[in-house]
Amino acid sequence: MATSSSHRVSTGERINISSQPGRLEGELGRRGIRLTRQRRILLRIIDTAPEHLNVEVLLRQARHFDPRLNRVTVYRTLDLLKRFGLVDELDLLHLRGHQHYYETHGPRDHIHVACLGCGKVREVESELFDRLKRQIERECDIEITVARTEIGGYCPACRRRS
Amino acid sequence: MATSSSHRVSTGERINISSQPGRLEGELGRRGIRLTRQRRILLRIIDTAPEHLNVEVLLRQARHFDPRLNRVTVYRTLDLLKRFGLVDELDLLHLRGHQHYYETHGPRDHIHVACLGCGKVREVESELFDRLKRQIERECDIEITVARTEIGGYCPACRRRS
DNA sequence: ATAGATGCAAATATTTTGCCGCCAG
DNA sequence: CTGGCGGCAAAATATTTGCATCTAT
Repeated sequence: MATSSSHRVSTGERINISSQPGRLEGELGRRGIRLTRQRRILLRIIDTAPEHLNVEVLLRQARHFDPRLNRVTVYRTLDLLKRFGLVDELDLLHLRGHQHYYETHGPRDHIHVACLGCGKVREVESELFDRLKRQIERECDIEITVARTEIGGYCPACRRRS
Repeated sequence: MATSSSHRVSTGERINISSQPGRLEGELGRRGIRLTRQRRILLRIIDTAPEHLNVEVLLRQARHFDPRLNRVTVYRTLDLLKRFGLVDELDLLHLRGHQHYYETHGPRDHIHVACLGCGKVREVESELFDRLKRQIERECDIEITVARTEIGGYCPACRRRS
């Protein structure tokens, strides 16, 4: 929470400023989860990823450190992190096929705004979004654990192109 | 609804109030899209679906009317409808596997609120959500064509259970 | 008549499972 | 030491593509 200036003015690629390398490792250690060599590699990559990761990219980068690291391990580790609410799973409106993307769950939820033309994804925080969630919690009498908003449209450049 | 409830543990009791049978057919006709026998069948099912449809269920129901209707045709028709913004694609937070669900795109966007315990899905409209979208459009200078919010949590009954 | 759809089979893509040997704690 | 974990292969799911044939307009 301390280091998250979380001021993402990103026009495209994700700027991961909200987490320090080691955060996820700490979170899992604190919960008594076994920290294997493979997990440490994956956690570090996720912690410091400059953009949204999919399984393919995560695996490729992990193999840079351990060529034998298996795809299944990637899936299992992501499951683990999801179960603990430490990563969020997105599909970014299926901009590219039906893969999923993952990002560390920061201190504050944000909205993903994607251009359907060029694929650029912006992350936006909004007081209105926080209020919306509180409204839902009240009205639906639900204890929210995950909230995901993905918005698609066309940016000025892509509008001109079409 | 005898057969379709077997696999569907409860994807939510959706009340389809927003569309009449024939709406989608009209929309496509107006756009000069060829209306084949297969498409008419699929459109009618989607138009009147009382719950969120996935490809499996849609295919099964369509085969009641035409046993030879192919799964590929289902995918292609859904693609068509997506391209024209006539259906929305959801994954309902992967409550059950990684399939996608589809619903007609009504006059007003709504939020999907799902209980991660029992799988019930509620649809909620919100003035706040509309304002949020307008804010995003303004701030990000984007022309929104699709907006999706999926919220997960635990309902009172499931909270007590855990 | 003909552009565009469908059916079928096969290819891709994505995720999960079973089993056995291995390693973090 | 040992129970959980990772690797490997294969299965299960989910989606897309190529092509010959058919049909809505």
